[in-house]
Amino acid sequence: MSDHGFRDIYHHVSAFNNAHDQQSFGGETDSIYRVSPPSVNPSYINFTDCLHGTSMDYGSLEKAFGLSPSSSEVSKQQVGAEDLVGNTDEVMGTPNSSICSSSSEAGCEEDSDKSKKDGQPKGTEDGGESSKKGNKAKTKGEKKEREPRFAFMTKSEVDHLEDGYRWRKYGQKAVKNSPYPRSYYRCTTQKCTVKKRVERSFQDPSTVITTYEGQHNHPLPTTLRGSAAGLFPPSMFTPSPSFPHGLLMQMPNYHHQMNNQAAAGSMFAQNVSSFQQYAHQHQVPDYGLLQDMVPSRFLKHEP
DNA sequence: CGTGTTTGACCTGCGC
DNA sequence: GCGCAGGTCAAACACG
Repeated sequence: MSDHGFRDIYHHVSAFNNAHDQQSFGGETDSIYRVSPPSVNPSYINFTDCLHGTSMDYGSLEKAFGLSPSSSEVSKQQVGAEDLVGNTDEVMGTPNSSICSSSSEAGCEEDSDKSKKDGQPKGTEDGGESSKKGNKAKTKGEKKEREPRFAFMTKSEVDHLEDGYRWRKYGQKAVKNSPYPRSYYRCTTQKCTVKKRVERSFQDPSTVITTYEGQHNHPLPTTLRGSAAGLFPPSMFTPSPSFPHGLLMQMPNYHHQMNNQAAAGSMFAQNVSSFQQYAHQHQVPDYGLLQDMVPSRFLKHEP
C-alpha cells in the first residue's frame, strides 16, 4: 500500500523552474522541487514522508531525483547559504537546468552550529537568566550560518502537510506582497533544530510552499499521525555515517527525463539499482530499507 | 493537564 | 541612524 503512494509521489516530483514562484521564497532556498500529488486527496498530503529532505541528505535527495548536476565536488564541501542563494537564482530560472547548487552535505555538519541564532534559548545550557529575548546576542563577530534549506511546492488545499514528524507552530507572519501568511514550525523533538516554513504561493494559491531548514537528528516519532514509519524504517531518518550519502551523488543526471512519469520511474529504478550496488560494495546494511521504500519491481536482483 | 495554536511584541539583518 | 521585513519569543488561549 505504501508502495502505491510512494511511487506516485515520486513520479510527481519535477524540477521547479518557475522564476516567479521562486521570488516568493525570497530566493533563500537552496533547492526547490515541485511536488504535485495526483490529487488534493489528503491521503497524498504526507508526500514528504517520502521526501524527507530534512532527514535525508539534501544532496542525495536531489541526486536521487536526478535533479542536480552530476558534478560531485559540491558534495564534499559545505556550501554557504548565501552562495546557494545566488546560485539558486541563477540556475533555477533556466529551463532544464540543474535545480540548485546543491546544499549537499551541509546538513550533516550542523551539529557545530546548533546554537547559531537563538541558540535554543529556552531550557538548555546558558544561564537561564539570559534565556529571554535579549539572548540573541549569539556569538558575536561570527556571521550566522544558516541551515541548508530545501523547499517543496505542493498542490494542496491544506497548508501544513503531514510528514510524519511532529511540528509545533511558533510563529506566523504576513508576507510582503502576498495575501497569505507564512507559518513557522519547529520540530517538537528535543534537541532537534529542524524548522520549516509553510506559505502559500500568491502566484498560485493552490500551491503550498514548504521550506525545510536543518536536518532531523532523530528517527521518526513512533506515534505517528502520518504513515511515514510505514514507508521508511527509522534507520533511514537517522543521520548515520553508514548511510551512503555519497552514493547518489554519483548518479547520472536524469532531470531531462522528468517530463514524464514513466521516465521518472525508470530513473528511480536505476538509482535504486545503484544504491544496491553501493550497499553491496561498501557492505552497507540496508536494514530492509530498500524493501520498505522501493517497489519490489524496481529492485534488481544481483546474481 | 499536556500539547498545540494564536498573536502581539521583540530582535536582527539589511538597505537607504 | 532609521525604517522595513523576516524571524522568534512567550503569554494567553483552545482542545482533547
